[in-house]
Amino acid sequence: MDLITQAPRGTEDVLPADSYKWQYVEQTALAVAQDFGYREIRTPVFEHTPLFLRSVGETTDVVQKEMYTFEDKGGRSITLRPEGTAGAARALLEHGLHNGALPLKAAYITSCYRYEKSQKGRLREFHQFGVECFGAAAPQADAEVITLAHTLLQTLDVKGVTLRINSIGCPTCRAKYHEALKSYFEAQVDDLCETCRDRLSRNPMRILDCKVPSCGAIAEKAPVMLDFLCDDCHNHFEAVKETLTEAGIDYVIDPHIVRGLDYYTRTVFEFVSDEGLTVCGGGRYDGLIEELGGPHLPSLGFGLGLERLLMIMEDRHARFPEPPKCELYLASMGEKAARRCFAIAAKLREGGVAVETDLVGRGLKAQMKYADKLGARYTIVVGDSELENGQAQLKDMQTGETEDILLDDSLYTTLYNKSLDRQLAGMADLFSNVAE
RNA sequence: GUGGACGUAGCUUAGUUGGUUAAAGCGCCAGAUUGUGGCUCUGGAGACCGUGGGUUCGAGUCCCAUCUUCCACCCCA
Repeated sequence: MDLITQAPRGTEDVLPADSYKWQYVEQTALAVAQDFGYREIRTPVFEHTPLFLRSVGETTDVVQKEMYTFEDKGGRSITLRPEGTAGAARALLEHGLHNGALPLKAAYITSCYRYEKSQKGRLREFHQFGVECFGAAAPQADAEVITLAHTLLQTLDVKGVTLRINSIGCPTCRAKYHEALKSYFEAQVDDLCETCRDRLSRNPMRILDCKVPSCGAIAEKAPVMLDFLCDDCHNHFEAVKETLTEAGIDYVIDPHIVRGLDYYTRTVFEFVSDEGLTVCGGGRYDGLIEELGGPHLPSLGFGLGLERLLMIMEDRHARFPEPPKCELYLASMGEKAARRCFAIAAKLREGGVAVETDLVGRGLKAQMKYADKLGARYTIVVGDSELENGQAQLKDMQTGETEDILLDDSLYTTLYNKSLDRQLAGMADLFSNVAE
């Protein structure tokens, strides 16, 4: 395989046979967001590099080793967005949206880029559904954002995913915690693994996450951030938990959740699959807008990985809607009939019927086979006799039954009534399911 | 970025200790007499055996490099 016929590492194609699943998930996500009052925002795939340096944080892995950064022809440093929040925050400031009604609630579906060694569920180009709530300091906002993600997962019937929440406090209480944590680990630095010794100076909270058993044992007894929260942060977290509990949303407190982006404050959360994959991650970022030169604007949001979501949905055989199918296939015999079919198809499509007809000059039998492969619900054969008397047979491809129909304007009505019948039958099924 | 595994037709695989024109199933295309799919039968197309080097009289089978995918780590969506 050469460069021309091989997609770059860490990228994926969504093929026609699968795209309906993406459409389903994306449409559902935006619809749920809309129910919560989050309206879609679209921002560029690339931004000025300094935006990410400032927001994501210069010491983070994302910035230090994962960004797709290049110089454009005008000598500007440009970066493909590694996440969605920075762009949304930038757009908010650029357009002065924070001067309008607050909170400002936005949702997006975007591609993101991170130069990593790819694996399953870890791509260099991946897609996120994300949500941002700007200008809402109250714990209800935290609860709402979490609930939104939860509702989406429920709506999509995704099982085996656990909500884990934590609070990493504000800069003030976090500084105190860091000190305590550092002195705790420094006391037993010799027993830590090599990477953890590195982390000690860079980001001691990461040691809590280490999977090396010896480190895990030490981390287990380490001081917990939650014990160091200042009164405000503590009360905020308590209120978030109470709100979630009252709303009936299950969660687990996980003091080890440490997000990889610098801007997070207070509430952080993740939805983790039973396999240990983070499907959705987010939290509060009260200082970000200020950091970017704006006013103090407490805000929060999350990013939800679409590839990962689809992956676990497929692993769990989640229900997807039926893939779109051909309603009617018009099989033709002869050039004259082919042109007639083309015209009939065009007319029916105006009414919203999914119609297909031969494009390759196949014989009748081959056309019928093709119609079968398409999953066409009905077929009509148009040959010389049909052209002459305007009559034809409508064949139901599932039952094989045929009925006489007219090849005129009544055809649309005939099909319309049929699809209506089917819809009613489908609804009857729905109700019978409910009854069970 | 570190360590490891894999790579044969669109898909799933077989290919003996390196030896003549690389197999099969599914899928695809076309036929099985006169205008009709799903079953069956027949035939056909389709593989530079991931790519590039090397060893050898001779490599899909051995060696090196490289690319992709997958696993663990790192990290995260």
